[in-house]
Amino acid sequence: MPELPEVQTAIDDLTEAGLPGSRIQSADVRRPATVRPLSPEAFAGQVRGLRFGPIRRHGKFIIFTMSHDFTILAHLRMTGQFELSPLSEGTDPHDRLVFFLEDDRLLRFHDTRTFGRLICTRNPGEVLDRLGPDALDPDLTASFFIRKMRSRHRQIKALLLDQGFIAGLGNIYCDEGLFAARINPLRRSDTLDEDEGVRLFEALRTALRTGLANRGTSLGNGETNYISGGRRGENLRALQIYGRDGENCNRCGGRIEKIYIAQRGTHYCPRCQPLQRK
DNA sequence: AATACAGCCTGGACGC
DNA sequence: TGCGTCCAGGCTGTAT
Repeated sequence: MPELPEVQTAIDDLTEAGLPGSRIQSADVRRPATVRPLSPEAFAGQVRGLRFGPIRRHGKFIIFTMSHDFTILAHLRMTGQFELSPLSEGTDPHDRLVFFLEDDRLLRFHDTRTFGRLICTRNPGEVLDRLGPDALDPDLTASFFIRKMRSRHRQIKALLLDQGFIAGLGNIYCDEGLFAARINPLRRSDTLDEDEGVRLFEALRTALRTGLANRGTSLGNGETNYISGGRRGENLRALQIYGRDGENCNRCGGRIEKIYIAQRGTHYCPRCQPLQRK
């Protein structure tokens, strides 16, 4: 599932493949829900003739800077993928939206589970202003993170998943960061001390940077698996805790447990991440 | 304010 | 092999 590292990998791949500079000849919206609340016709009409500029990111949103002051925001949600391919390659039944580019290429939005969304707007702030700072924003500091965290009274895992708090973290990198910082995911955010706050902040950023260096995490082999630029992410082997319930902890040898927090599977080591501080 | 939960989806894993 | 059931989860909307 795409989180910050996977989204950034997708952006890097599209940029490297030379999407910026290409112009949209037409768009074929094959699943109306993908562009809601616009109708497929309205969306296609808005994007026709627009040229792609630089591609940026905030949290898990891909921000396509377009000509004529337009922005296309894309959210991959669970299974969304962009693929840039020659016109001759054709399309796939799971392509929910296909951009026909003037250079005889296709930009295909492939999304098996259909949760992904594209928004074409002149006012991207309407969507992006609801997000907290990006988790890898160079201006984001540990002290800001800790202050904000302590001002809330929530289970720390639930708070980290809240995109209005910090944008970009999802289930995998949250669990990895909490494990590396040795913090129990059920801890209330206002009970973490300064040292724990710094540890968590650094651990989360390290988990994200490692994921990015490995081109993201691909979990399985199937249709719903994360792929970018035709390649799997290699971060699975770096995971210490996510998906390893029932296995032995690499740090202490204890059994890794799985619980549910905020309706998400949460993996942790009870010995390394005790709820009560020693 | 925080929490819970349904809903959106469908491939894949699993049990029988 | 095939069928049924459950699970995965980012995010929104609604209820408590």
